[in-house]
Amino acid sequence: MHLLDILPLNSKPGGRFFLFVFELVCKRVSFFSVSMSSPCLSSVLTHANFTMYETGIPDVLSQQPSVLPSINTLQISNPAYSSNINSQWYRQVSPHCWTADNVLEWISDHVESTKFDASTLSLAYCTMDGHTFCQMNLEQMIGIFGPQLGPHLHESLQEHKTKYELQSLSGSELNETCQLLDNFLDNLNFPLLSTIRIGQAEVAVSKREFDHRDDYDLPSLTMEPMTPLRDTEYLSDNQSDSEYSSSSNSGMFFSNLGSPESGSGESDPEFSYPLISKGHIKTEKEESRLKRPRGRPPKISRERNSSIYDCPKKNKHAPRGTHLWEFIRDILIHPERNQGLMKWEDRREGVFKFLKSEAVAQMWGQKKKNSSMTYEKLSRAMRYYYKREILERVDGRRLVYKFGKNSSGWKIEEIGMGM
DNA sequence: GCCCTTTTTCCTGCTT
DNA sequence: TAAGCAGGAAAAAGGG
Repeated sequence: MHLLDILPLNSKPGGRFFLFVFELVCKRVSFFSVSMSSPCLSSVLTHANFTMYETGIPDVLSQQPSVLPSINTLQISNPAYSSNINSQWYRQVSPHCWTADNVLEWISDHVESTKFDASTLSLAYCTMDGHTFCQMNLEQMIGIFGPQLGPHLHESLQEHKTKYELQSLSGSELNETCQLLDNFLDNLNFPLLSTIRIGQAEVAVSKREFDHRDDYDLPSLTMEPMTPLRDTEYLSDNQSDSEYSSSSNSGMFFSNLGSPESGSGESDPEFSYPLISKGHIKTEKEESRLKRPRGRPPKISRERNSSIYDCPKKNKHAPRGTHLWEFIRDILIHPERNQGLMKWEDRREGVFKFLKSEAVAQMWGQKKKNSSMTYEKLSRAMRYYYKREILERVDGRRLVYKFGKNSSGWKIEEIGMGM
């Protein structure tokens, strides 16, 4: 039996549902400690990737079915891949509300990350739901999962529980930023998959091309076709290449999202719409013909696809969300959480620097439910703050800004802590 | 519905 | 040469 054989017939390889099923299969397979050789995994991933972007490279798998491993010889060669590929949905749900399946998946991630031999586990303990799990103390965990995995699971569970308790206690705005940081940084650890060679073709496959569910997109995992953003209709000359040669995801955050100093690459914002078909990959001539109009594109596609941006409609009189400068400030005043995204250059003067500019932009985009946010756009918004004296110019220094006299909440005296 | 504010998007030119 | 900066222009969208 082949991996692809167990997928639903109507799940197109490379499509969202295909990846979802593939992901689930991988997770289950790895959890039950069966093995697959890494070249086989590479083949599967390559297949999904090539099919997804219609590169024209021959369909290796369909032509060589023998390359596919049987399901019980699968082995996840890169534990980080499988443990991160699903964006760890359980970070969005209180552990008390986890279903047995959720618990199983959570355990699975830890099994993979700790390289624990899951074959020693009894399945009988894997049918507990989150509520039952939360009742267990450290000793009980060790009793069931052993001295290696038990404490690990216990610690992780406590973290999740604490996070949700804190969330219900403290300010929602600040928490949102912190949560965003947490989710974001969790994904920073994901290593790039190795470069895969097929014949003469060499394709660098990264997690961003597989992980299409960021933390905000979790509820959107449906099989319904999605209407592409207007970006698929209008293309600017300087955007098209990066936007259609690959897809990305807000849950990606690799080193290539940083500033030049952190080895940054081009941000690739159109990531929440993975259903890229041939029809969306335009030729150079088409690109130059179909220029995107100036100004902000209408929100039509987002509202039409409420499953993508699954959030309640904003009340007209609801208070505005956090402003950009406040979002930046919140990152800065939590240095233990921002982990190298930004740093203070001069804490007292309010001078700060973007270290991973594109990553911060992606976070801002996540917050605003805007998948195409880039540092370029973010920085434009930042420059508007000069006039209002929320920010001051710092001449001659790239990625460096300074809080102005109309900003607040960042001074040591104001927040009452030494940083 | 109008107006204002706050972005967002695109663009050109310049600097590092 | 690429990345970042500066700022104009236009538009979206929320709120008064």
